[in-house]
Amino acid sequence: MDSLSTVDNAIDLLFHLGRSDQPLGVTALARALDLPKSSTHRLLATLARRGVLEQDERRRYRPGAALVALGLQGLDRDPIVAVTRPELQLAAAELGETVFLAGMRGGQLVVLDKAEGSGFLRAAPRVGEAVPIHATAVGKLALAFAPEVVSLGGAALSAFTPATATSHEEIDAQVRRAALRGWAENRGEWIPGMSVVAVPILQEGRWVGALALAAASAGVEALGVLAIVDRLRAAARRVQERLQPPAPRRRGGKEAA
Amino acid sequence: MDSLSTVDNAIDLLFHLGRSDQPLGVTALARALDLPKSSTHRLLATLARRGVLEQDERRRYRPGAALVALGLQGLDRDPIVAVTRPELQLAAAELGETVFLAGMRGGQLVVLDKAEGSGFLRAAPRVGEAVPIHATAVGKLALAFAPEVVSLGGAALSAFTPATATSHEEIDAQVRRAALRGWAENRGEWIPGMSVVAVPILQEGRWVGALALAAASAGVEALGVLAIVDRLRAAARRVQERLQPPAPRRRGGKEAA
DNA sequence: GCTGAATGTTCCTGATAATGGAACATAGAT
DNA sequence: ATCTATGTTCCATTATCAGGAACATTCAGC
Repeated sequence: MDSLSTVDNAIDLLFHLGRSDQPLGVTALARALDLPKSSTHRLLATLARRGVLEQDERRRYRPGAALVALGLQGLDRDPIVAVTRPELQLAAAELGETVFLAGMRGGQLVVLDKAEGSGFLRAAPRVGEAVPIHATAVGKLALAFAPEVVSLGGAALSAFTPATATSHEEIDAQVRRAALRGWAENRGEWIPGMSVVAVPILQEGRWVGALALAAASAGVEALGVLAIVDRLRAAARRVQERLQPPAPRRRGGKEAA
Repeated sequence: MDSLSTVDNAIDLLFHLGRSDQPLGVTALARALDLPKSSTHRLLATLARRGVLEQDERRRYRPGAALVALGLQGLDRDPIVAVTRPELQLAAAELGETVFLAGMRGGQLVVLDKAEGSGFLRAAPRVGEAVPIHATAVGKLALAFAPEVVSLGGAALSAFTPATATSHEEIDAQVRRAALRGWAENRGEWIPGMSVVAVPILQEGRWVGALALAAASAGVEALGVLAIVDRLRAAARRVQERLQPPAPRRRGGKEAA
């Protein structure tokens, strides 16, 4: 059960650079991760040689083209993302607001893909970003439809906005309502002024993700919550149909170099 | 100047999984990369523990959420991508065809970002994908405006389609024309039936990338090449304006853990 | 339900390959 | 022009990883 420390350190470096909004130098990274400068330099050089990182003219490091390519290849490999993408784009174009797909990955609820709306004022979630469970529409859906894979984690629930429900009772009630109605909403509970409406995507009765529309609260009112639910449900239904084969059988055929 | 072999192997693994269109098991990967099964397993386990890879129900490995997140964070970090994105989306929405941004990264000409068109038939380049220099509009622009960073690499030029120009003389002529006119086109030279029109993005007179519209050849005719050039130029000009500060100064402020 | 052939996982030892301190080089600032 | 902070290289020391082999698990065929 032991990890390779070298690889672990490399991953730490990538995460750190991913979080930072500016390129960082060897010394800064070494200090941040508490590694010797020479080791850090060697790791960075190895990653840079493969294009995973790049150096700017000041020799500082930032994420490279190869890393971007790997990530996006990974995205397309995800069957639910591949199947959902056209539906996202259609729904976003029709409704004019941002529509996104979320699911559980690595124990976190993350944005898997999105299609942005056309308005000047529009929600722009980050693909790959983790979102809180208790303060989002998709989180409540997850709690309602897949309680076995999500949990609020006992700890205190942060109040992102005045509208955030932070007591377990309150959230329980919302989750029960979501289970009953088959959709959930979030009215400025995470980000002030942003409302979200979400519907589940089920595969053989199991929750595999959620489709959601995110917009300024006024935008959601303008469209009408029920109209949004209807439109998202139509998309979710089509996704579910194309998701039919639950366990993609593998026939013969070896993988060669 | 030596690399860390462990990290190198990890990267190889990621690339291999990124290329494969299906999840792969330990044995298959070990065979493909010619590594012992146990070492491969250790690498995979390390990567999986960090969420860079994920295992499906059959225990096979595929790219994970963390990898996707890292890649997309990287994308947004790229100043030119961040500045160009809204312009891509606007232009794509207005023209109804796919508009993308390309630039040199790691010695290759790659698609940095895109906004897809709305048509049923539309070009869908892969972000992160490398494109050939001699058979694309953006490649010819690169040769015209940044000859110092691109090269055709002496070797024989592959003929992707009957329309591909494979002699250096032919391409030179096209490049000169591109330099003169300030835009380039590609009429089915790479992918049959696909035409592309591209304009350069310059920063202080230096070529930093290209904006291009890609569509079925008929789609390009319908819009009119010159109309496309005009529209792309307008976008490129706005990008250039917002790109002004060439060397983003760094003030004080340390990076904490 | 059992047998057999895959595959995935763990264990362990030797040797390699990574570590990290320190010296050297380079570029920016005062 | 000097100083200081940062990036890069060197090298001995040893911790860490490689890889063979045993073990566990899953699946297919009988």
